[in-house]
Amino acid sequence: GKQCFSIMNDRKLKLADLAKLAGVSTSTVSRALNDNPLIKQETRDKLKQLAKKHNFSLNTAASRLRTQKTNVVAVIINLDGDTEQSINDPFLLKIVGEINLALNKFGLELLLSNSFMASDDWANYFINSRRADGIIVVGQGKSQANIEAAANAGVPLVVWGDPKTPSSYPIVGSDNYLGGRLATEHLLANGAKNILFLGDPGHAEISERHRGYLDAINEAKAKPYVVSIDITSSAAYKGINQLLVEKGLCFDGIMACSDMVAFGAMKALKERYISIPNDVALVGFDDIAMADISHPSLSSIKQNTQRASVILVEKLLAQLAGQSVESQVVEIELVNRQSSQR
Amino acid sequence: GKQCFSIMNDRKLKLADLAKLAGVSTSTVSRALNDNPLIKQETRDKLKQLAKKHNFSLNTAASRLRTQKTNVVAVIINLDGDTEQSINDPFLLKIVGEINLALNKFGLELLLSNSFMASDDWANYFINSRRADGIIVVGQGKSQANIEAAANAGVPLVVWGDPKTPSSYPIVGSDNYLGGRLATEHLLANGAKNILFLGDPGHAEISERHRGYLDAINEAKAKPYVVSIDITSSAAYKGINQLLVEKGLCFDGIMACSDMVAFGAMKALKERYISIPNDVALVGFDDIAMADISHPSLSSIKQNTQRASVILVEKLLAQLAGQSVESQVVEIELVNRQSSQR
DNA sequence: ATTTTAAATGCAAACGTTTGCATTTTGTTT
DNA sequence: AAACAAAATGCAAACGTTTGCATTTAAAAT
Repeated sequence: GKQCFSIMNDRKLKLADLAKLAGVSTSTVSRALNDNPLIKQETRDKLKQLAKKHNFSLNTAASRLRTQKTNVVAVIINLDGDTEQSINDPFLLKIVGEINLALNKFGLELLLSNSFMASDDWANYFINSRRADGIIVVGQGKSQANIEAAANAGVPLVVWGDPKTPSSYPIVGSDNYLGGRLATEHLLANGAKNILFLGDPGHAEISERHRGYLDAINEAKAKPYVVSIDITSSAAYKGINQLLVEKGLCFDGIMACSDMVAFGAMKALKERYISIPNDVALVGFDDIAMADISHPSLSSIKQNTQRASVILVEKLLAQLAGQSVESQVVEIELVNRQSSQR
Repeated sequence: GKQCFSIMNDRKLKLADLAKLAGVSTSTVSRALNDNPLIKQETRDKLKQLAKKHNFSLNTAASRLRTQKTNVVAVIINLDGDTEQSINDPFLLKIVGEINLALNKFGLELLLSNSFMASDDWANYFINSRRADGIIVVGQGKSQANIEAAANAGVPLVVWGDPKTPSSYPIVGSDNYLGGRLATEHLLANGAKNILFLGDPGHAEISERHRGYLDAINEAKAKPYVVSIDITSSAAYKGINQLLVEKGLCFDGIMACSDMVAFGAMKALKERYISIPNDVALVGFDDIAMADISHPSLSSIKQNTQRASVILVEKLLAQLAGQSVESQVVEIELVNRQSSQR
């Protein structure tokens, strides 16, 4: 018949209760629910059905205590204190979303964290305390002290960042050097002569993009020009504005270190009726959803976050299985849109 | 002296070990670390210091098993199967970010979930299994069956959505009716006569915005016109394009049901050199970061996500404390920018 | 000094799983 | 039918906390 199982009223069923109902031992039920081949298929099916009928589900706390595994991965958004780039940055959140999907694919759950709860001792807070089996760090930040410390403590850990950074832990990320180079070469190919680099080369990933930019500029015997700003659209807006005020339109191309930064620049240019792409060609980085929907649409270096997320998870699992893993570069591509086309 | 505590090498310290080191019982250490006033302040301090020195941290699995509390809250992004609006939607992610901050403020952690892992039986998956103490659902979706079921099962639960929806569970959200009304009145005040409503009135929150739109339109004796589309920028782009092709520029104002939708519309208009705000005035909803940085900047109804997040958490805590709580409306405001100003 | 009261600590039993080993059941071989 | 092997199940001991109650220690009142 129809029944209403209220968590509040009925005392929560436990394995032992279910066992009694089925007339078998708890071991059998436990094994059956975990699909242990020791148990006859027929029994397994019967017990699973019984569990479902009674709305039973295992107490993960007990299970984790016994097995010393959580099937949880902590994801840490690792931002510096000195950037305004926030948890609201669309790209960071996009990555988190993708990582969540990737984790689920492997039956893992995502504990979302910022630096607030964990303070600095990630090893202790997450792993030692059995909150999670491993950690995925999103963003290297400027200082890598926390990551380094956790890795040295033997924490299973992977990082989204610049894979070319020498490190004792595996870093998965785009080929930032190539991205910077491609973007710049693309601008050059579209006739830009004076190309700004807009971003903060002090940041690991952006430093690589900057290197790519420099090499492309040098090969073309053009002159590099860096406008060093925080990784936010408002900083970019202000930066470009200021430059225009002080020196006028002294450039005809911008390689922005992120799409949000590119949009900030775009706004400053549009406000002065400087045409994009005719007066200034513009390429961003990240290829967030907005790039396609802005006008003019924004050419951008697309980071394959979906693939990167899967790789991050795979590498974490490999570490959990005791294998040692290396950093890995994920392919990028230039998405050619209106902002650079002429 | 300096020491290196490797999780891998040293067997994890447990309460009993620490107790032995200190020459006291486990009860005392446990109480001391939990700041139980039964224990002398001096002893508490000493033991905390010892714990820190030895990099000790409590095993949450054991602790959760014993206390039957997790201090974890599951956050579920509740999307319909039939929308393209994805986990990548900037607004949804913004909310998640804010909720995370709010939870942390109360010492709670965030388990991020989509419908994939939990399937449909949230009560069982999250609460019965002791994965979390309560649930925050982001988005009502079109159908509220899952939420209803969980609430009926007695799950502590709060929802971000339209607070005016009659429900057996508390809903926190913006005054969508007022938002729709304000946006429309603002467009009217700026001289728009034929104002489109761009969005899907089948969706709970948007239906309220639509009501507000309708009332404002009717009071002004203007004619309503609804373009029903999915809540994505690309749907909006296509929708406006199609309308322009079929009927020409038959409107001079758009009330978009979200900023992303507004941007889609904006693109379609810009591509045809239709001036914003002169030919068409435009107001969005949500006030995401991009609204301020687009050009023209986008007027929008700002949802106070930060405040809403804190309220969500407070209401969840109240439920956990056994109190019954009501839905609550969070104030909104019109952020007046260029896209509607003339 | 003794009793009384209060403060501080310890004992030991849970919490609900999982799993090595022992045992029973079933099936196969002599 | 007996002996053996294989398959299926059960027993009981962990996993590392927390907490009611008992006990010890210290302080206060006689």
